[in-house]
Amino acid sequence: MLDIHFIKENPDAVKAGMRAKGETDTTLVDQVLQVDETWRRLKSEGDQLRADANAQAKDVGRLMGQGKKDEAQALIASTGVMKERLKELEAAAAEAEARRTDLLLRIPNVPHPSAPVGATPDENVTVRTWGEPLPQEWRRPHWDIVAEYGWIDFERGVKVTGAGFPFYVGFGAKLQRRLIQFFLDRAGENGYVELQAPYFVNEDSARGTGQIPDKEDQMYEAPRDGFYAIPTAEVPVTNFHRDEILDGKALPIRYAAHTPCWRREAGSYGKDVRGLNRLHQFDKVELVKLVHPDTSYDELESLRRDAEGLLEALGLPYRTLLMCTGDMGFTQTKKYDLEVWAPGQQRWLEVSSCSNFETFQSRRMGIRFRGEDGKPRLVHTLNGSGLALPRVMAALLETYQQPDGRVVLPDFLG
RNA sequence: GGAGAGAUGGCAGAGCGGUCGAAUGCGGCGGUCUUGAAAACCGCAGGCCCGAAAGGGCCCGGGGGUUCGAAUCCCUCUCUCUCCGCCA
Repeated sequence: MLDIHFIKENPDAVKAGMRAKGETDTTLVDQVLQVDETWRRLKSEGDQLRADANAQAKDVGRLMGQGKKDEAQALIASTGVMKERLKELEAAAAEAEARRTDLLLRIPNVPHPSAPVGATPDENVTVRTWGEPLPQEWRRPHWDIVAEYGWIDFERGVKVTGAGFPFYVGFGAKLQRRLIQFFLDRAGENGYVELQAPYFVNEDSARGTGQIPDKEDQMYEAPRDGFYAIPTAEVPVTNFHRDEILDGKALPIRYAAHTPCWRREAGSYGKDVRGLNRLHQFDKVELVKLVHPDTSYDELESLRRDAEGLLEALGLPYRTLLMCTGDMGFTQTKKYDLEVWAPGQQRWLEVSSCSNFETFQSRRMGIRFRGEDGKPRLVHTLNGSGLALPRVMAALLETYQQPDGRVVLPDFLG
């Protein structure tokens, strides 16, 4: 969520940001400013009244102490009247504040100036390509390969749980494990602290990273316990420092975590759900950073480089897209997508998404650091996949298959 | 799952319903002393909100209540700890 003061001082910039993200109705901004005005008025009136009532209550105590019962009695009566009025004011202020928060949560983050303005994915900018996308020729899609060797069992996954919950079998399971290990080791070398995180989070955490309100339909939940199954490690890991004031000298803080991710993928049907392309449960190594505001855009570049380095080490051709404003999502100011080439399908698969949120998440979560002047300031948060496993595995199998049908992987993957 | 105890500032730990945002210790920061450091001594220090400022309001796990007045009393929720049971 944005800072109300920022909105107040830059309403046009906020509206422009909303339009750039494809939000045609910018009246939210006007509404929130209006409600804020109301809240402010009620709040200061209430504070004043409360100050008076507090002063009178103290006088009562003093008078009682001095044995002046009559004077105390008179004050008690008058304070009672004030409290009635105060109750009304407080109720009105609380309502205004709730409405303000509700509106605030529905205003998207403002894109960074370096993000290209655009409405559709066609307007994303390719900022980097690596390797030569292989032609189709004899290459088969990964679902044929894994079926032939029995490395992934989709059918039994359907029986045991449902569509999108595959079993990885034998070498398939081993390969995934080795990739996870490789990703985590590389993250460690790049300065990320490895974290093992809970796979369920509570409502506060889901709200902190912006899954609710709005995207709760994406998550599986355990209502009996008030938990959500994590759709990405971003949620528990970023919330790790929720409601904390960090030592400024500790920044930047970098974490890497491997977790399964669960996504309901409600409403997404079609041909890109074949094989490993889109699952309800998949594994991912996530990179998360909490950084000083001055460095967050440099940190975004290095985050991107860290993710790109993994694909290069695997020898998988990829391209990096700088997302245009219309395609980057509600919470980001700037976002890169890494897409790996899957030659058996002749298409690009998104395997990482690296974003800067500036203070959009940290404001909700109350993650601050003590600045040079000793005052708490909000950190900037970033995250990116490093990387999502199934699609990497798909690209890997399709890329390293041989004309004779065998798959010959780089040595370090065994 | 059953029984009991508890939740106060970075940590530990006080706090008869009235001047308590809160003692004290440790830790932290600044200084004196020292060649430097330690020790000792002196001093400074919570967070949030409104406000240009002055100033004001709120916060003693969350929420609600009693009262002129609540960290202190009541209700409720959550969490933690101890014991028992169960268990990877």
